[in-house]
Amino acid sequence: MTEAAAAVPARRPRGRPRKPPEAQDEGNRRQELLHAAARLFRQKGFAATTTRDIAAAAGMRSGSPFYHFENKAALLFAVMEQGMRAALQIQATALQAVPPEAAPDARLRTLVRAHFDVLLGAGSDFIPVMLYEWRSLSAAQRAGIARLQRQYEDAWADTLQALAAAGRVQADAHIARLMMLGALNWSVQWYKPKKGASLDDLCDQAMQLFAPQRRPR
Amino acid sequence: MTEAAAAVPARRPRGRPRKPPEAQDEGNRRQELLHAAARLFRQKGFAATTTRDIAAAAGMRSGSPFYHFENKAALLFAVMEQGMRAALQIQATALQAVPPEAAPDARLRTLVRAHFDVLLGAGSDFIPVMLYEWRSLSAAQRAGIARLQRQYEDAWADTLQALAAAGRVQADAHIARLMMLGALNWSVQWYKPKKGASLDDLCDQAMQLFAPQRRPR
DNA sequence: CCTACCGATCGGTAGG
DNA sequence: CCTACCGATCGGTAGG
Repeated sequence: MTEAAAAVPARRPRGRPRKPPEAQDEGNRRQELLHAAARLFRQKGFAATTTRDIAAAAGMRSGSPFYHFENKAALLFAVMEQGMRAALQIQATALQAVPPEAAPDARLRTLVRAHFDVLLGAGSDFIPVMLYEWRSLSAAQRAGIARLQRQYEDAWADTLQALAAAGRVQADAHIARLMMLGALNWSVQWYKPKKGASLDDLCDQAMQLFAPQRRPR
Repeated sequence: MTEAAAAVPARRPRGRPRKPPEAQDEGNRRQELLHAAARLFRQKGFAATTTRDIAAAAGMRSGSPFYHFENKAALLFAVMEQGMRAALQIQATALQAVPPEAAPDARLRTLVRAHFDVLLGAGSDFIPVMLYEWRSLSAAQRAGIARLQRQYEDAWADTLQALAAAGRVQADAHIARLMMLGALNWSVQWYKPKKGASLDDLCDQAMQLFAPQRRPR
């Protein structure tokens, strides 16, 4: 009778399956939650995604996400914030490669190309969630994300002013920015990687539409 | 003891407030539900809107929407379907005014103007719901709405082919359609009526961006 | 179209 | 990060 007491229910197979050690580092579980949340929020929407869905996708039990995030809303905010910070970095890095004295055309092309990376590049669920779930944010959260968005769009404003001043874009610079970003943002609805155009192709097409090369006379 | 038995609880004040008679006609309550649903689905999203919200907005009790619609999903589908049918009618009516032999520029302008009406005109919640809540549809529902969307977009395809063939638009006709519609669709995110540009102004700006007039030499 | 109601689910928490 | 749990809400229904 040393082995076990009959009344004690048999233990389950010794805990849950362990993750490989390199996945257990400090903030990695938080990142796993964020990626799972971004994917699910994009696929099903914020309200239709349960915290249980997210926990399961990250290999946790239902209560565990609340160890990393105060509540579901904080998860949404974190997805958008991380998405915008990555976007700002992609944009800044791209702009470093084009000298400030370059033609505004070249600057626009760089912005368009970077934006396709932001929207459609690897790990591209974060920004689509932001584009889709704005209404699910509280007023305070919106203000926080809007600050980052303004920073991102300011880079466009300068370039479009220059293009408008040069007559390379005939529409009003402000409206042109809204419409160009809209045209690009919409691509998250229809673009399928691996099938058809590359991001470079898309960038070429967008440039031809928005600021076509003047034909040789 | 003819008047009442003491154990019977007092009746409430004789039913709920009645609507004016012209609002009680046959299908009007259904339409009220649809409009309430469209407004709420747009504002809060499908999943975050409860059937109780919709019932209350239409002046009904919580169970009553299910007298008009089989379930919540059917309400969403009906909103989108009605939105697309109205859109097709707006587009067709607009195109009747432009002769088929007109320049493709004129046809494009008509399509753009009609699309702004569809997106931003009176009672404009139905199409934004469609743009935002696609993922909330079942596969069968998607197929039904997609049929109507194809019909709507076919009018664009012809015109853009003609513009591309004439060299008035340099981008590929298919991509141009996606990007133009994206640019316009995005306006539901930022356009505020009564403040700033009219729909005619927007149309002018869009045309200048997508198919600018050639400058006088 | 209302009343009264049900079963299921969900966000979140206490305590370890 | 798990276990065990709670209160609230929600879509939907029976029966009138």
